[in-house]
Amino acid sequence: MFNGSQRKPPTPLEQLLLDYVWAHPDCTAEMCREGLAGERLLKDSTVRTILRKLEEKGYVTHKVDGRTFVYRAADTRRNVAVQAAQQLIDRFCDGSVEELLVGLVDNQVLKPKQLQHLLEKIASRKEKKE
Amino acid sequence: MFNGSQRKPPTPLEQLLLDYVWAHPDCTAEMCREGLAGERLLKDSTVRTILRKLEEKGYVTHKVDGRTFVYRAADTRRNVAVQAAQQLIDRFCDGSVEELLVGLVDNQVLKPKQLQHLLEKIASRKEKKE
DNA sequence: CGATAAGTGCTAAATAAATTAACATTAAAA
DNA sequence: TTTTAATGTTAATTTATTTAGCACTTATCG
Repeated sequence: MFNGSQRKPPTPLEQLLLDYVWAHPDCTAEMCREGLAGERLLKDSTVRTILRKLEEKGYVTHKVDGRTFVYRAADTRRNVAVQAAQQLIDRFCDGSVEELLVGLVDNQVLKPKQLQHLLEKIASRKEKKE
Repeated sequence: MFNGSQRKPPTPLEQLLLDYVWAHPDCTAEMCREGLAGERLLKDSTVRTILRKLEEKGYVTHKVDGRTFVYRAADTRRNVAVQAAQQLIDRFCDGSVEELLVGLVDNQVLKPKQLQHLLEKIASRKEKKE
């Protein structure tokens, strides 16, 4: 469902909660509230509202255990990054991934050696498949 | 100045103006207003406020011609994309570009062939330098 | 010279979005 | 059947964005 579609970006509070869920899979609303208490005091219902929003936006899912909701991230951090990158590419690079990569290399964010290494990694994965 | 630092992301209206400036280098506030009139009617002072904000955030610069401000983008679209990507990498990929690239490949946003091609391109560029 | 016009910045009002809190509802447990 | 621990809904508050009004400055024109 949320794989091709663009997820609305999380708001700051949503990010905080999302990070918590990523760090603590299968957590409940109450666990979130307690766990974040050191950083930020949130009312019970605030936490629930945010978790619901995160679910609406597709960042988390829940299952029901008894009558409590148990949350976990709907997607890996990496995949969230990829989708956001896709949006960047569409918006700023005319839809060309290569354009972004060239930019990354030019700005020394990405070194040719890393590219080389990556290519080898991929090649060896393919072999395993076959 | 704005190369390593993180630029605050542009708001929707700011994006509209920024796109216009990218498309029309050396434009004035008045040109922006007129040029966008088909899409959205903006008051003169609104346009100026937004342009000023964009400059504060580091997306555009201006020079003075007589008494009118002539704007242009401070950076290429590609570089803006790169910086945003850098933030994604920091936030979601533990600072590892490779992690993002692996994700892009896994999600078929990036094909091994494109990687290969890119690598060749970079190699040939190096030759030119030397 | 004034007066007007064309540029600007600053600031406050209006609107929209995000966050918080209050409260209603439900179902299990005591 | 009362209490408690979970939930959802809705409205109030706060913060961010957008818009508009107005004051200021400096060329230009009569």
